[in-house]
This record gives sequence, C-alpha cells and structure tokens, in this order.
Amino acid sequence: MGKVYVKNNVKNFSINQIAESGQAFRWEQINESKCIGVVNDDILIVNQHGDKIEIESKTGKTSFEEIEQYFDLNRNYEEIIKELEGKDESLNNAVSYGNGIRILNQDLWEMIISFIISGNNNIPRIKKSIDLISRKFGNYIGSIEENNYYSFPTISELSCASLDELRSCGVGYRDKYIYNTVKMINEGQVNMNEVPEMDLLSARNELKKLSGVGDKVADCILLFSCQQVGAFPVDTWVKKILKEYYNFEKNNISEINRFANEYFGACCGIAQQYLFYYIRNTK
DNA sequence: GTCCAGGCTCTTT
DNA sequence: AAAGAGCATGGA
Repeated sequence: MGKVYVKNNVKNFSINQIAESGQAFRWEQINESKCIGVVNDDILIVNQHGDKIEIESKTGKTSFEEIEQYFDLNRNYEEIIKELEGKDESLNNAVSYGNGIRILNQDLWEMIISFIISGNNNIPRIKKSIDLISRKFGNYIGSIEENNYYSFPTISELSCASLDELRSCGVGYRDKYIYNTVKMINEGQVNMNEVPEMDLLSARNELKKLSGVGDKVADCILLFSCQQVGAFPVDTWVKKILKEYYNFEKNNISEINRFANEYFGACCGIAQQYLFYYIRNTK
C-alpha cells in the first residue's frame, strides 16, 4: 500500500472526464468514481466522490507535489472558465459539459511517441499500441487484480526496437516515424530537454524536426506535457468545430492560430480541449 | 464494400 | 506556396 494524497473541495476536476479526454492514453475507467493510470514509473489509483479526491501512488514513488503538478491542481480553472463562457453559446455548452477537464502535465518523451502514433488514427487503437509498446519494451511496475502494469519505455529502451517489432505493436506505417524519431533524439539531432524552456514557436519548430511530427502533433505535445496552454492543436474534429460553430474555413495554420489567440485568448489550448471533448462525445 | 480516425511525408503543380 | 496521393489498421 503506497501513499495516498487526499484533497477536499477540489473544483473543476473530474477524473472520468480527464481519463476520456483524449490527452492521455494510459488511463482506464474502473467505475463511476474510480480510475487507474500509469504515470511515469508509478500506478496512480484515483477515487473521486464529488469534490473529494483520493489519489494513491501504488509504488509510493510519486510525491504529492508531483501529483499536483501532473493534474494541474494549482491552476485556477474557475477563472479561465468564467472568461470563456461569456464568448458564445457553443463554447458555453462545451465548457459546462467538460468542466472537470484538467490539462495534464505528462512526460515529454512519452507524449512525443504517443502523438506520433495518434496521426490518422483513433483513440482506442492509439491506447492499444501504447499499451503493447509498454509491455514489450517498458518495465513491469506492479499489478492490481490480475492486471499487470508496465512503464512507458525510456529512450534507450525504445532504441532497441526494430521496425518489425514496432509494427507488431499495431502502429502501422508509423513504425518508421517512431524508429527515426528515437534515433534523432538518441543521437542528439534534436535536444528534447531544451523544448520545455523554449517559447511556443521555437518549441514547435524544434519538435517538427522529428519524423512524424507536424503542427498538430507538436501542439499536442506542447499542450499536454509543457504547460503551453497557448498551443491550439488542429485535427479533423477541431476543423469541424471551426467550420460549424465559427464559420471559419481557412486551412492555413498560422491564420487558424491567429484566430484562436484573438478569439479564445492566451488559454486557447484549454478552450480547444473543452470543444474537442464536447463535439466528440455529443456527435 | 466504403468511410473514417487527435496527420505526416513526399511529389506534383 | 498550395494541393494531392499514399499510407496500416480496425471498427462502424
């Protein structure tokens, strides 16, 4: 039995919404009030009843400070929501529908590989591939009720993977993207560790040097692992949102980013997440 | 069978 | 600069 983080009166937090929000691929919903997730080399078991949350670190390796950082508990979402819900009815509906979403602060390396896999793919398959990769190349962490949990492989662990082994994890033609990206980071052609300190544009350009990383994937990586809430990832769903809700049909990425920043503000990435969650679950 | 999924790369205008 | 083809895979 590991340590248990307990906090009462937590507003704008729903572990179920977070688990199915599409920003993290290693959470499973056990029931209405319980989710289990692999976070770095630990298993987190979250129980939530209303605004009371209990988060158990299975191995005891994750500190309370790291838990608060991971779940973005120190950001004032009430303030952000207040700002967003006055803008239009669609956004207001989206915000009230997903008002328990938090933008997670996940591991940069894991997000790079995860979102390379995400391209032209669907969430259940992305989850399955990441699980297979972790079982094959990561390390055993522990088990809960017959289920075994494995860490996401490190850079050096994944550098041992061949194209065929990657392909056997169900990543399809993305095998070579992963293979080349692992090689580029391993050989220092892209210095991943500098990315969290960079401004948004520089960070995006640095990540786009990697194989299989374009604007959308780079923005997801930055939003979900580097606290870049000004990143506005544009996928097929967001294109639908822009067209149907905002009558915005331009495909130019810098024009879209300008619109997002001007309309939604500096936290446009958070607004994007509310809208994404809303349209995906109601259509 | 066809269409689509948290797109990217490479080639052709 | 912009547009199009091709890409693995599985579920609807």
